[in-house]
Amino acid sequence: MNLKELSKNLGLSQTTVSRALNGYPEVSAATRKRVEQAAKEFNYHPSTRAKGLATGRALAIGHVIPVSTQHEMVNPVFGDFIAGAGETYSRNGYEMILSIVDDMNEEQIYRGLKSRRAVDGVIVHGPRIDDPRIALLTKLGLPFAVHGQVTRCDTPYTLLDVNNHEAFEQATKYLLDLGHRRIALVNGLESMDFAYRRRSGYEAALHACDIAIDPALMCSGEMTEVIGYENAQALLQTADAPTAFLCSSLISAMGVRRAIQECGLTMGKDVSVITHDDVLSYLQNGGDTPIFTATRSSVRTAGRRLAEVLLESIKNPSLPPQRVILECEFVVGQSTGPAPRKD
Amino acid sequence: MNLKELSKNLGLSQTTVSRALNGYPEVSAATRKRVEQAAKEFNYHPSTRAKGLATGRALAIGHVIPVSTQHEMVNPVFGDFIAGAGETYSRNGYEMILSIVDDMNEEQIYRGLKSRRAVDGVIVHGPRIDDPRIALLTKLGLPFAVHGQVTRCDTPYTLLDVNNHEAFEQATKYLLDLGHRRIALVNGLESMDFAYRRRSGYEAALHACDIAIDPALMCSGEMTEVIGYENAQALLQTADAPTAFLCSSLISAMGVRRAIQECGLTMGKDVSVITHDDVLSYLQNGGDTPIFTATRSSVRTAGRRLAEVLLESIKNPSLPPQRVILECEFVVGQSTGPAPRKD
DNA sequence: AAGCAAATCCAAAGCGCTTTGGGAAATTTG
DNA sequence: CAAATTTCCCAAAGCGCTTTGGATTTGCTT
Repeated sequence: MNLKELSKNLGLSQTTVSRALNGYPEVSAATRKRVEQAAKEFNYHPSTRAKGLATGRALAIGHVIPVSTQHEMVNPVFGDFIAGAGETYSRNGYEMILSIVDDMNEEQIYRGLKSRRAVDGVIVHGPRIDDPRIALLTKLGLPFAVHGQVTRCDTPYTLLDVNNHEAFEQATKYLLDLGHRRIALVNGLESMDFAYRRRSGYEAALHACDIAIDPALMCSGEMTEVIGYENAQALLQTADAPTAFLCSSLISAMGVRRAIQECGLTMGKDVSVITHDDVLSYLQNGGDTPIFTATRSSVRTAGRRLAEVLLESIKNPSLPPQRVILECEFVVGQSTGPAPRKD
Repeated sequence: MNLKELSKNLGLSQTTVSRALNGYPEVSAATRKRVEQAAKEFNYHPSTRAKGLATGRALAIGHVIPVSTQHEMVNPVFGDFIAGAGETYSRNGYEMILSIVDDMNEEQIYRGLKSRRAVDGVIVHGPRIDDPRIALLTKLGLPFAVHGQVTRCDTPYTLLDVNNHEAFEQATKYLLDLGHRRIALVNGLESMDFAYRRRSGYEAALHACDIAIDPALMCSGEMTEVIGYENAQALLQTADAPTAFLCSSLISAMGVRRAIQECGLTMGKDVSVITHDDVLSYLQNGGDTPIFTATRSSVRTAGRRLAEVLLESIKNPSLPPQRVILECEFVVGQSTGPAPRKD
């Protein structure tokens, strides 16, 4: 069923039917109702492609997911983020188109999306330090919104981020207040902006307490269970082992916990652990009471909100770039306790 | 830059330029080269929407991701599957469009995709027992391919699945051969087809050894770490506790491992664990040597293959429905050992 | 050199929608 | 009651591409 057939069926012109369906005022209430009824009855939906051609808008948002060539790693956060953004899109009649891309061909992809006029805007995932995409997209004139921030980037751009610095500063302080002095940081890849900010929060807290920063206590890498485990195990076997760990993800925290247990230690007593918790649907931090003390911020909510912000800025292009910073909730679980006394 | 401008630039007709770019034979090799050069130079890409309108094909595949309303759960497997499928699409000039949908509005979404002519086909995720989507999609005449199988469904359809029955039968047999007699099954939601098949494999192996099936040893639910933990903990505290666990996912297996450790037992010695491993990029089963004994099958490869199969069947609609069954690799890790002797 | 097929290219129609620029009918106004 | 609005609807153009049905040129034959 297309417009032509539908309008023939109704004995109206395509113009009128189109207008009735799109809420234009030049149509009487009676005919509008009649048209809407018929559209529902025949299950008529305008062809996205034709509509896009005619209006010049794609009614679609692109998500370009970088998959690092070396690690073949898909960010585990991605599923939930997409789910959140998807909610926003379907509420607003937008479609989400996804491009999986190894980081070599990124620029190609963005240029393609632009010149094929496939999308009205894009969401930038996994911003890195000095990320070249901001400059590229502004140059292309393709509206975009970033999930995260780009460290050294002077031109303003629309973004949504968790306050990573603040969260990790607060977490570190909490551990310091409990008497911990040797606090390890199990961070994400240092090329990622969020990891950079978390480290700076961690360092700021130590600094404020006049505690020297020990590079041996900081590690960074993909946030997997195994890597968390290996790092923690290595650290726990050193002479001056840390009494607390600060993790960038629940998954690595689980690895850390395993290392602690295997050393015959008890988490929350001998060794404390705080982790960032993205509230992934398949990775809850315990049931009613949280297991890990955590800095919590739902990545799904982030997806929903960021999509809203992007849609808004597309609808209203004169709007200045938006900056949404979400504060984490600090939840105390069973994984932290006072630093053990040295005997 | 559009076709008109490009052809004016070249002093050729739109026809010729279009044909040159699309590999039609009615163009001399010389002009083709010239056209291709110019297209590259001006970074010309045909508008997807216009092309779609003209050809009647969308050059896009839809992925409809069900997010259960009660659990708000995004299948953790999904990210990697999508990454695999995405590789295939970009190699073939297709786009992937994603719809996140709570299971109430599923039918609406599929009908919409069809009548808006937004996609050339869809991938069906998370098939359930007696899933109504097969019937719906065949009725709609929308090409589709299923990731998994639908238990009672007589009409043939294109699918790709892991041989779940075989894998879990083999795993159970392996445990039986090690002398285990009380084997617990920590399964996914029983409404999912894969969970059903895994249980049937488990039961078949027990049956073959004349071991009665004890419902108390079987649990099913979302495959989270916490649920795995809770189930295992409860089971380990019973009088006649299992000596082995069979898990449907690495995540629940990690929960099971935690329960084992907390009971002061050693995995691989006191209690054995086998899990299915989807080879998710952020959830490796150990480093060089696997931690868990596992039935292994990469979900990313599954995504790549299934997308290929779907594209093939779209290109060649007369093809009969394809059935691709992937066999799991059985890898022996450190989580299994002979059943402990009763003292 | 005339004749014919093959090789190249082009003009124009059409895909399904929106939107401009009117026109006819209904309503209000003086 | 004629004139001026307002209301409601329509024909046709246009979005950027593909594809049909020629037209023209070139290369071979005889």
